[in-house]
Amino acid sequence: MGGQIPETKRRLIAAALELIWRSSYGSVSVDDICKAADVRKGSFYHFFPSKADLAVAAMDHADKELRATYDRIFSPASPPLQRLEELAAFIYDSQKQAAEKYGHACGCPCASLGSEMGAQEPEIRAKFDEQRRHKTRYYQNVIRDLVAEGLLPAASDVKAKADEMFTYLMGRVMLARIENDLEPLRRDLKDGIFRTLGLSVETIPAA
Amino acid sequence: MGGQIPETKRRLIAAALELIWRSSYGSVSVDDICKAADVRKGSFYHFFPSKADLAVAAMDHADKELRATYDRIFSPASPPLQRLEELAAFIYDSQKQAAEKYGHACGCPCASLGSEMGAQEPEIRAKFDEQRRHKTRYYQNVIRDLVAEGLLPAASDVKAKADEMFTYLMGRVMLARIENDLEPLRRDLKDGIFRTLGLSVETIPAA
DNA sequence: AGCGCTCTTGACTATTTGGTCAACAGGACT
DNA sequence: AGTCCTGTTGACCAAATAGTCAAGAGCGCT
Repeated sequence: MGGQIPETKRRLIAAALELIWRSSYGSVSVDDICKAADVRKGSFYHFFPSKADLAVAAMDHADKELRATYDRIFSPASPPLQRLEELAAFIYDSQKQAAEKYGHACGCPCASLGSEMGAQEPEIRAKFDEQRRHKTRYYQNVIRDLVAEGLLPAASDVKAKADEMFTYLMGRVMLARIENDLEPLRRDLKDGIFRTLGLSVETIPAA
Repeated sequence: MGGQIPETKRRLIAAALELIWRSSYGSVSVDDICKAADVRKGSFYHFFPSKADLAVAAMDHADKELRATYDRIFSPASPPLQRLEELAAFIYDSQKQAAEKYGHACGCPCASLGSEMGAQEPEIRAKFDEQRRHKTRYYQNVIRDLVAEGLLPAASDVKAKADEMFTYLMGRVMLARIENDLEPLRRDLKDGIFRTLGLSVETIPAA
């Protein structure tokens, strides 16, 4: 094991993700990242042509790490409503963990990076877009199952609903970071997803 | 006229807002701002104790500039549904203007600043929060009128609905910046507001 | 042994960074 | 005339910035 990615590179990616997630791309220097990863600067530029490239690699890493969790949450074995509830719970939990670790709400690192640097670094925008497509595939899948169960009308525009759900989640999480407040996340996220999809809340039995 | 704010200070604020809106706080240096405003650095630090303070002043300026427009959009003389439509149209238009001016979608400068620097500069977070409270007052007002017209149930939680509306709008606009795509804004913003408030779209006559 | 490869190192650089400061300009008020 | 006061200037600084490079370490292959 160990894989084909060298330890040093791995540490750089992990450190970059942590530091950027906690503060921001602009406030974290290459030296900061090297120090946190205990790597000398020459090694940094051996693996990454630039700071922006490391940021892209960090986004990629964050996404891949989430993949197993998403597969579990969106397991076709669970009833679709439960999948949504689990998604909401997972988002809140991971935000809470980050907030405890770093001292404040951190939002979504990829969205923050996208907002801060997407205009100046097209690869960052492209990576964000890739992840959006990736995540909305999970959402489309669960929405189709909701339609199959009769919880959503057969005429539903699955893709549009999935996009709306993504937008809603990103907005909520982003705002949680800006306002440093996870409470709305805990309180409203599940209902917000339901409302966004057009599931009437009364339909839903208390979980 | 001329007011008590000196020209130089005004130019610094305007330049900072433009540059930060276009790119980001971290990518814009004090020198950049001074150059754009044609002001020497000593003057900068005569008016602002730090770069972050100028950012706060810029947020404040952006908000105050919007005030007249909001007063017009939310005029109690217009039917409440029309106010919402006008808000959606205004948001799209101003985003489009910015996109044409700067070459890409720019989102909300205060939200971007809040996300990027809120954690490290508490005054930035505080200013964002002030503006959130400010804007949601407009939203609460129109929601109350919707209730009065029977378009929303009398039991509606006005404050919660206003907050949800703010969250929705911020999320949409932010995502437009990240993805550099105003089309979802143009296409879905009005309906999204309606859905977020719980106004069934069928209720609404085509405008 | 010798070659080639990936990885590592630390010293280096040129520029930029946010921020300071002493000096000064010019009007207003006495 | 002198003295505030606000605003302006450009020179200055120490630190940080992203990025470079030549030299070598270690390993696997032949």
